[in-house]
Amino acid sequence: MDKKVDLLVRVSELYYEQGLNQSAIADILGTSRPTVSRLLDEAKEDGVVEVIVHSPIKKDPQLSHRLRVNLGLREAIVVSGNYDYEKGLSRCCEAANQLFSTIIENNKTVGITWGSALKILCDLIEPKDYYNVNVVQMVGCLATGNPNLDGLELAFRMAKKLGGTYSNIYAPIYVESEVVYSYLVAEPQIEATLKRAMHTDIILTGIGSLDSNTTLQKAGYLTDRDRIDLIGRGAVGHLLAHPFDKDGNEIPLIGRFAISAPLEAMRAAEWSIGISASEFKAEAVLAAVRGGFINTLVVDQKLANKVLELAQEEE
Amino acid sequence: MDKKVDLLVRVSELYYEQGLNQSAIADILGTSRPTVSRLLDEAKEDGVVEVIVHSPIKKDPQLSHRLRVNLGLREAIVVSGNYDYEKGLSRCCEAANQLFSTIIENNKTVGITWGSALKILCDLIEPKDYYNVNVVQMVGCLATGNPNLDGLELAFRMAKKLGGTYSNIYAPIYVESEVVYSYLVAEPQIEATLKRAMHTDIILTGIGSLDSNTTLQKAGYLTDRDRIDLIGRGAVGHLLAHPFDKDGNEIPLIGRFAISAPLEAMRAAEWSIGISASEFKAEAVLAAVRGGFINTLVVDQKLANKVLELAQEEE
DNA sequence: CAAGAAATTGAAAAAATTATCAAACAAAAT
DNA sequence: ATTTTGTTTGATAATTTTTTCAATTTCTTG
Repeated sequence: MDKKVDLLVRVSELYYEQGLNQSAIADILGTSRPTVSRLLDEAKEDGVVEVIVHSPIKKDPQLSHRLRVNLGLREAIVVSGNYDYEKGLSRCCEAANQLFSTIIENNKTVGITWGSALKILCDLIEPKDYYNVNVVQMVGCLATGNPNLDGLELAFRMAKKLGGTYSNIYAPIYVESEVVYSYLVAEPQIEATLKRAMHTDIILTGIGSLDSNTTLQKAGYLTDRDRIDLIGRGAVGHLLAHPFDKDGNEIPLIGRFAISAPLEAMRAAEWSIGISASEFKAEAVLAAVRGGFINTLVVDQKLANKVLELAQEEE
Repeated sequence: MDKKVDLLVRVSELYYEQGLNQSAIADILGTSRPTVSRLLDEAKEDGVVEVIVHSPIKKDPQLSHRLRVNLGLREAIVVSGNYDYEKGLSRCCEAANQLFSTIIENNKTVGITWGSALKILCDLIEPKDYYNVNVVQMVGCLATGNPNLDGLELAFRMAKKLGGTYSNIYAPIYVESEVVYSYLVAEPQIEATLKRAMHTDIILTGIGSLDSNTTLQKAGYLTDRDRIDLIGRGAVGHLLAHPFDKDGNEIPLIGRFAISAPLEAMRAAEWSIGISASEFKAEAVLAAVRGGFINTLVVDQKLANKVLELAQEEE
């Protein structure tokens, strides 16, 4: 048995360390090329050779792969480790930043929403001077006491970091009057921004759930009653201020008009990246994917497992 | 620049951790297959991915490769580390044992010489029960006070470990009388052994130098005068009790008749493995290779460097 | 701001690797 | 001893990867 390991070591050294090809090794060994290929497979299998990817952020390759394949995503990144909500979200944002840095380039339009994921991500972005990058605020303002979670400020800060321009929506996230709504969306700057939001290349967003802790409610834009009502009508999450059910069908919010791009805008982007952490987001995340709003997920291990579990149950 | 590293990490994770092929990655990235191939190259180059071969004996892949290619060897193994003679030889023997264990199989004839390398190697061999393995003593006996360096005992012990048979030469390494020589080589058992020695599959041997410490002289088979004379006639080393010059031409030893297989026997074996350590062996090693007596070297770093240096000088 | 140099890219071709399959071999059971 | 069963092996085919090369883009430098 030791003979076998010695052989695996020998072949692996020749292949990986000395860089010979399999047919040269076959000649040395006096065997055939396919046999060398099999030996190298075994060496990997048995842990004689190990391939390490040096990344500052450790990911779970199995989960990433399953998530991507099972949900039909363009890409899925699952950060390893068992973190609490805050820490998990931070790690996801680091991974999202890593991903974003490889996608962003000159002449791209970046659509953003709001929330803590976006804030953390925005902080992480390395300043760089791109040409003709436009950051578009896709949802109206969330006038909480904490302006740095707000799309308005985030778009400004992100544009600054990327050396680009920004398109803002100087309006609240929801209005209750249809007249006001009509006026606002016709307002030239807002109209222009919303139009741009329909043609973004990269969208970065958190994924809204409908638990009682949702920022939307805390900020006073949604009452507990509204929330219960939405849940009663099947809603499980929201994006761009639009709630949707588990299949991604929009559930209208009665008596509120959202000053934001329609959900359709999410489908137009080449990259629509959802960043989210912790199990309680699972339903919303799965629905966002089922609706085709999100084609790329950056999540933590817990959430990934929960989402896959839910997806399984659906059958 | 960080963008590039992030991209290399991303591609490497997809390729090595998730096992996607390059064209799947190209689709995700929105680029071409060759670009992915180039990125993976870069990732290796930049140390983003590292391939580790877990071997109990660390080798120097660069030196191994250079030695093999520059000297046209079947295989070359250079053990890493800066050891003194004793320790270096031990490490070489461990590596040689590793190599040997991958080569030896049923129905093979193994030719051995004598010396400390062979003794250490013999101690390391794992007992195993091969079928029809024959261990052939290729050189007569070296009657020093230390019988365990002697081919006679080594052949016996090695055969025992491999579960095979042995063929011995019950005669001294050299005799001074031609009559005695003729009688001995015609002696049935010796004749049979010498005949077998001409058709070995694997030869294991140290490589003899002509420094004043050579065991041959210490054992009294060679006087200092003989040695100086040989050196004067161009000899730089010896194998199977036959001295040779730097190009591998045999230098006859005047007044001595060797009871051993001819140098030609070395060329017949598929594997003729020379085990040697320390710089002072360099000339002898290079000559043994130049003469085509050795097709595989197992040496330490110091010796490898020195041999390569000498080989370079020859041009 | 244009012109040339250098680097980057993808299409096509070449090379290398992996998968498939049937034959040879070995082990086990009759 | 002989058949059966399960491995191992290498030839062939299919796939994947790498190289080559021409075209394009990007970066310098006058």
